[in-house]
Amino acid sequence: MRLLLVEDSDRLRELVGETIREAGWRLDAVGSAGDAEAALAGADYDLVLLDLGLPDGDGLDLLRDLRRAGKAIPVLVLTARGAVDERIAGLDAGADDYLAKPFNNGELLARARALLRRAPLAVQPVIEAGALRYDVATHEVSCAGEPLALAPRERALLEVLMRHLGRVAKKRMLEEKLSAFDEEVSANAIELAVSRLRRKLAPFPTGIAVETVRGVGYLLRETTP
Amino acid sequence: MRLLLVEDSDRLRELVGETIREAGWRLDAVGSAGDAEAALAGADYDLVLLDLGLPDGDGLDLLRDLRRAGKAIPVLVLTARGAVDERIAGLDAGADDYLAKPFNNGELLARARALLRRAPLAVQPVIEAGALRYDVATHEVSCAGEPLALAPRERALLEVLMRHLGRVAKKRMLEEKLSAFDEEVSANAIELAVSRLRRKLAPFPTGIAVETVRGVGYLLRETTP
DNA sequence: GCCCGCCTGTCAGGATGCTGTCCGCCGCGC
DNA sequence: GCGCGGCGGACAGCATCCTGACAGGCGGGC
Repeated sequence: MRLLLVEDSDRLRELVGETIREAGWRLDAVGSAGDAEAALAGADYDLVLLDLGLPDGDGLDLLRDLRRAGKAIPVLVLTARGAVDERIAGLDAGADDYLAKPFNNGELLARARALLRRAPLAVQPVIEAGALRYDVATHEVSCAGEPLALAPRERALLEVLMRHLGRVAKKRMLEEKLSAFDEEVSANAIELAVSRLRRKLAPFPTGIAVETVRGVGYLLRETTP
Repeated sequence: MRLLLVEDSDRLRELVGETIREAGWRLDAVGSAGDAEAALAGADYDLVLLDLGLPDGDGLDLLRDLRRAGKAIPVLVLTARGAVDERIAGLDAGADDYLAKPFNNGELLARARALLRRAPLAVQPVIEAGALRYDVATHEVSCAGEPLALAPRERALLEVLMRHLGRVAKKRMLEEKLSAFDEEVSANAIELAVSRLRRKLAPFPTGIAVETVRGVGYLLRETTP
């Protein structure tokens, strides 16, 4: 964990810095908005502790610029401006938390911990094959970043095939996976779905091919040389 | 956005509930830990507002159980226990923020916004898509500077779609986000909201389109070449 | 309280597009 | 060459989606 402290008062910088370091985190401390920008550009921080009154600009502007640039890094504002509307303004400028001075060191650490444990956002499961990507959560299929419009049947078929990448998916098994309890699906329906899927995939540089294994089933194979 | 309020005092539940609903979010409110667990098991919430003193157990235990079960849902603790060590205990139990009663409604909303925008890829207090701008704080929608009058339903739908810009928003998910306990929303209600939203957006050069993904949901896509 | 507006749901008709059946053709393997 | 499995066009049934019409609910103004 690497933190950045932006605070213009030397004394406070030292005090807060010590608290943070004692907590076992690595800390860089700067005293101006300019230095803060330079530091943020130069390294990956997990959390920023931001004072608002800086000698060369307002901390809120720094924060807004950060967010406007799309940086999602957690920011904990640490300031003497404790009035309710100041707190609201800080949060709406993009702060994740807002702590008014004077604050308790233990609470500062607890709030920092709360922000830090949020950091790693869960990755959603994605199946890949060639240039194809299948997002299990949203059922989206894309090829080289390009979204691919498939009918539900075709999508379901492709999912099964991708899960069997390089192995043969037996026809009987496909029939089972693609049908619900009641509906019996003829073998031809599978063939048809394969046919339609191939046609939809054809225009894209997928790097894969749906091969037929006569009498058995289908096989998704990567064709990259 | 769908929130869950856990608060045993009828009066406070009503007061806070009103504040939240006025802010344009869907809210379910329960008065006990048991009901809270049931609600959490039954629906996907974007944020939980949690009071600690509950008739059938301590809120902190509920929170710990939640985290132990691996649920990462944001939790804002809302309580009369305002001492520093109580705040630290709350945060370390897994709370993302901790607000002591009595609190200011505006600050509650601002902190809720700060937590909500941490949800899927919302870094900024203002969401943009094409020429559309959505101000999370004020819930105002504008297109190329022109304010756009939307009904609450349409607005909420647009917000979800904008948060999923370029990805498919599943119908099931939309139904859930746009409904609360009491009102079960039929699939048609979503279609209707989409229809009305499209019509309202049509006269504007939004640079985006609400596309239908048959059998799955809807997709907001930027149409600029 | 009453009227009137907006919001948001249900219902139903029509439009759209998915998916299966039928069937003739093709190509592989014998 | 022949038979069989696979392929895919044509078509029809059906699920899904769209949208107009209408009604109930809620709140504001008088």
